[in-house]
Amino acid sequence: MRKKLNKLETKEVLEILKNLYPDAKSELNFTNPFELLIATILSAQSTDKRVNSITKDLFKEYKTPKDFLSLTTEELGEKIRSIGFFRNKSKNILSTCKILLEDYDGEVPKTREELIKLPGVGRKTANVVISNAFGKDAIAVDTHVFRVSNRIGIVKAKNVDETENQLMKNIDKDLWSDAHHWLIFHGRRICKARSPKCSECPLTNHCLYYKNVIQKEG
DNA sequence: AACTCGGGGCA
DNA sequence: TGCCCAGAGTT
Repeated sequence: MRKKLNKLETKEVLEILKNLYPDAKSELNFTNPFELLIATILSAQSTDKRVNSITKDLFKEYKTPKDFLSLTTEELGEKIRSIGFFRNKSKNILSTCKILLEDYDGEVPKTREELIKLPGVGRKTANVVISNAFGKDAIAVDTHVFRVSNRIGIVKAKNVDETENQLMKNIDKDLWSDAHHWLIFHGRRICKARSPKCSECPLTNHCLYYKNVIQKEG
């Protein structure tokens, strides 16, 4: 079995991805922690584009947990219907707003332990909020980051926790946020879950997936 | 670990 | 039509 790439090799791989996606960044560029939290809850199993299509109007009218709590789950649900899972998300968002208002004086908590207890907030969403609003001290691992990191060998992990730990260990902290976005862009554009475009990928020489699956098929 | 929630975009 | 989507919660 091939071992995962070391820190220097990982750095080289990330440099290649950086050049491939020079302007990789999230379209969910909210600086307000509350807006970022809500937008990130909404983004689960959806896309940034869809979330952005509704948050602009939503945040114009509803800016605080208290504002959101003036809505019923049915009313909020109608406003976010187009992104999918709208009943769950509406219910979770209002429950989260209630907790923010009652337990955190309307503010967004800054630790993962607190964030992850909020309804609709899992490890990934908590890390997005931390890494984009609170000190950047986290790498958010979504399905793309997990899949791409393992395929190209910068981690060898069987779950999200291991992926997160190995990435943080092998990547300099000042690159965490950028690396997150490079990996996601690569996952969406080339290193797709099914039918990856390996012929367009500059990392096939590093790639365990290419070595073990694609080449054997060919 | 497997299952459910889901409407909309796109081929 | 069928496939897919920057996850989370429950069992």
